[in-house]
Amino acid sequence: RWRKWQIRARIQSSIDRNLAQAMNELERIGNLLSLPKSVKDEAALIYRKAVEKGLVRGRSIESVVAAAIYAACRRMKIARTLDEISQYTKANRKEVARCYRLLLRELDVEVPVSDSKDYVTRIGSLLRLSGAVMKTAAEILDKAKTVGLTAGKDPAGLAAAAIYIAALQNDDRRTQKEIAQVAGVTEVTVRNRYKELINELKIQIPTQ
Amino acid sequence: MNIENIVATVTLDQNLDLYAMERSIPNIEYDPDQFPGLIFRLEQPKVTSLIFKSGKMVVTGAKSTDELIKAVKRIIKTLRRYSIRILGKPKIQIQNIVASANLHVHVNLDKAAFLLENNMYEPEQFPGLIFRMDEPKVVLLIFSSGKMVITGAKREDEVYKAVRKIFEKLNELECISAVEEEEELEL
DNA sequence: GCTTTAAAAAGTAAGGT
DNA sequence: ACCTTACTTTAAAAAGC
Repeated sequence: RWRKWQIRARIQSSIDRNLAQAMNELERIGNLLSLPKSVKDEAALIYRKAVEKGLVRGRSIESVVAAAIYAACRRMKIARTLDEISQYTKANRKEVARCYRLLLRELDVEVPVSDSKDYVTRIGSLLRLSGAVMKTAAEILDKAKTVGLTAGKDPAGLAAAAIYIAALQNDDRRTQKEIAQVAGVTEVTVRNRYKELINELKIQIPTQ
Repeated sequence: MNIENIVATVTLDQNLDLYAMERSIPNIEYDPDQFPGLIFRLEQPKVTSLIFKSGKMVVTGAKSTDELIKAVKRIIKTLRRYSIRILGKPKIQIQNIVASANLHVHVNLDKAAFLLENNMYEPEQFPGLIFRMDEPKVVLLIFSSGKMVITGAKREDEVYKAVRKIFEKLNELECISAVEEEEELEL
C-alpha cells in the first residue's frame, strides 16, 4: 500500500544519506592511510552490509567506517594497526575496536587471524629495507610460529623483532628505536621479542 | 580449577536511606552523581558491596559460596551495629562466577581459531582466544599456556562442565600438545 | 550505551630508579 | 635493565542518566 511504500522509501533514503556520508569518510581516511583502491572498495562493501543490518544505529558513522577499513585491511593482508586507523577519527582505538568486534560477530565477513608477515611488508617499505632482509625476517617468523613462539603475541612486535634480526644478518643495521616507531610498539617490546627469538631459535647474531 | 570471584545480588525487602548510612557508617563511599549505589568494603571475608536505596545489593569478590554467605551475614550485622533497621532475611542469588583453570598443555591458538566456532582471536588486542560456549552458556578466555578464564557461569558445576568440554574439544581438534612442566608450588 | 564493583589470564605500556 | 602500576579482554547485577 501507499503507506508501506512511503515507509520503505524513507528508510531507503536514510540508508542512502548514511552511505553517502560514510563514503566521504571512507575516502578521506583511506587516502590519509594511502590505502589502495581495492581496500577502500572492500571496506565500502563491508560498511554497506553493516548499514543494511542496522549496525550503525547508536554508533558514529566514523567509527564504523574505521572498523570496516580495519577489517578490509586484514582481509586484503595490508597491515595497519587500529591505532593508525583511529588516529584520523574522533573515536578512540577502544571504540573502533568495539565496532570491529561487532562487525565480526554480526556480519558474515571472514577475517583471517592476523599474520606477522604482513607487518614485515609494511615495516619494510616504511624503512626501505631490501627484499633480502624482508625474506629473512619472514623465514624467522615462520620458524617461530612452528615452534609455537608467536601465540598471543602482538604480530607487529614479532615482525619488528624479526626485522631487527634480519637486518643485522644482512649487514643493514637498524636501531630498535626506528623499527619500534614505524611498527607502532615500544622498544621494550621489540627487545623482549628479539631476546626470545634469538634464544629459542638459537639464532647467531653477527658480532657487535 | 579455582573460583576467583563470585558476583551475587542480595535482596532485602525494604528501602534504605543511603544518606543516613553514609553519615553513620565509617569507610563508606557514596557519590550519587557518580553512581547510585553506596560502596561498602568488608575486610573479612574481603568482599565489596554496592548497596542501593531499593534495598538491593551487589556483592563481589567472594571466592566460594560459603564465603559469600558469611560475607552477607556480616554486612547485615555491621549495618545493624550502626543502627540501620534490617528486617527479614536476605535473598541471595549468584549472578556470575569467574574461575581460572589450567589444562597443563600447550594450546595452538591459531589452529583453534580456525577450527572452533564462535571464537575470536585477535592477538593485537588481547593474547587470549575468546570462545563463547553454548552449553553451558559461558565464555572462556583460552591462552596458549593452557591456562584459561571461565566466566558467565551461575553454578559451579557449569564451570567444571565447561572446562571438561573445552579440553575434549581442543583434544579432538588436535589443538593440544603436551608441555613438560616444572611442577608448581602449592600454597 | 554509560557509570561502579571484583577477579583471573598474558601481553603491552609507562614511569621511576 | 629492572620494578611497579596500570591498562587491554570476558561475564553479571544493581539504579539512573
